[in-house]
Amino acid sequence: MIYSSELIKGTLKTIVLKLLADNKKMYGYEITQRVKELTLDKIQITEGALYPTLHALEDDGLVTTETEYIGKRVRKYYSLSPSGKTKTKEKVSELADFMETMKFLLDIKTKTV
Amino acid sequence: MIYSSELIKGTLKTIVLKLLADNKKMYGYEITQRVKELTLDKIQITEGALYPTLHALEDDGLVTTETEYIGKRVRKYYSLSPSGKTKTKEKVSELADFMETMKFLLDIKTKTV
DNA sequence: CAAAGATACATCAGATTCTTATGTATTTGA
DNA sequence: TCAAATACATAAGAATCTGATGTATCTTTG
Repeated sequence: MIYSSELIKGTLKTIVLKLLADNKKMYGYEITQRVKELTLDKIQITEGALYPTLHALEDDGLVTTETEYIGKRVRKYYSLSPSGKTKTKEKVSELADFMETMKFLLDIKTKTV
Repeated sequence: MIYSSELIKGTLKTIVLKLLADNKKMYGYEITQRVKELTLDKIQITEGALYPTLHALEDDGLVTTETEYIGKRVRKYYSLSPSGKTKTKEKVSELADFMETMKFLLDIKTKTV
C-alpha cells in the first residue's frame, strides 16, 4: 500500500528537514531512497516533488549545499543551516502536535446532538 | 496557535467524512464551527476550502444533500451515502496508518552512516 | 559486451487544492 | 440600529504535487 499523494502534501518539507537533522548531509536521490526504506515503500517521494522542495529550502536559507563528484557523476549534498535547525524543530513539533489533534478528531464518537 | 495551512491539505476531506460519519447529517457552516471547537481553534476550515470540498464529495457520490429552511435562510445538510461510509473507513484508517508512519519517521535518531 | 536498470541531476505542463477576497442575504444581540 | 454572526457560493491567484521528459553516468547480468 502506498499512501495517497494528498497525504504527503504538507509533510514533505518536514520529512526532508528531519532527515537532514538526523544525518548531517544527504543528497536528493539518497533522500528518496531513505524515505522509501524507512517507510517500507509506503511513502515514495518523486523526484519532481523533491527537487523543487530542496531548491525552495535553499532559497529560504534553511539548507546549504556542496557539490561532490563520484567519478564523473555529480552529487549535490544538502545540510541544515542554523536557521534550518531551528525551523526543523518548529516544523517537527508542529506536526507532532497536529497528529495528536488529528488522532483526537478521528476517534471522536460522541454525537453531540 | 493555528496549524500552518499546508498541514490541513490532504486531511480536509477525511476530517469532513469522519464528522459526517459521527453525526449523520451536518451543514457546511456547522462543520467549520465544530472543527474549530473540537480542535480548540487550532484547525480553522475556511469556507473557500470547505464548500468546494463538499461539492466534490457530492459529485463523487459520497454524500447526499437535503435543503432545509430556517426562517428564510437556507441550510444544506450533508449525509454520507453507503459508498461514502465505506470511503470514510478507508480514508480514516489510511490516515491513522500514515500518522503512525510519520511518528516513526519523526522519531528516528539512528544515523545510518 | 550490449542492454537494461540503477544512480543522479533537473525542468515543466497540467492537475489539484488551498487562500483570500468578494458577493448575497438573513438573523441575532448589544 | 448596526455590527457580528449565520449561511450559502464563486473565483482569481498561489502553492505544490504528478507524471513526463531530458541528460548523463555507472553497474549488473545474460
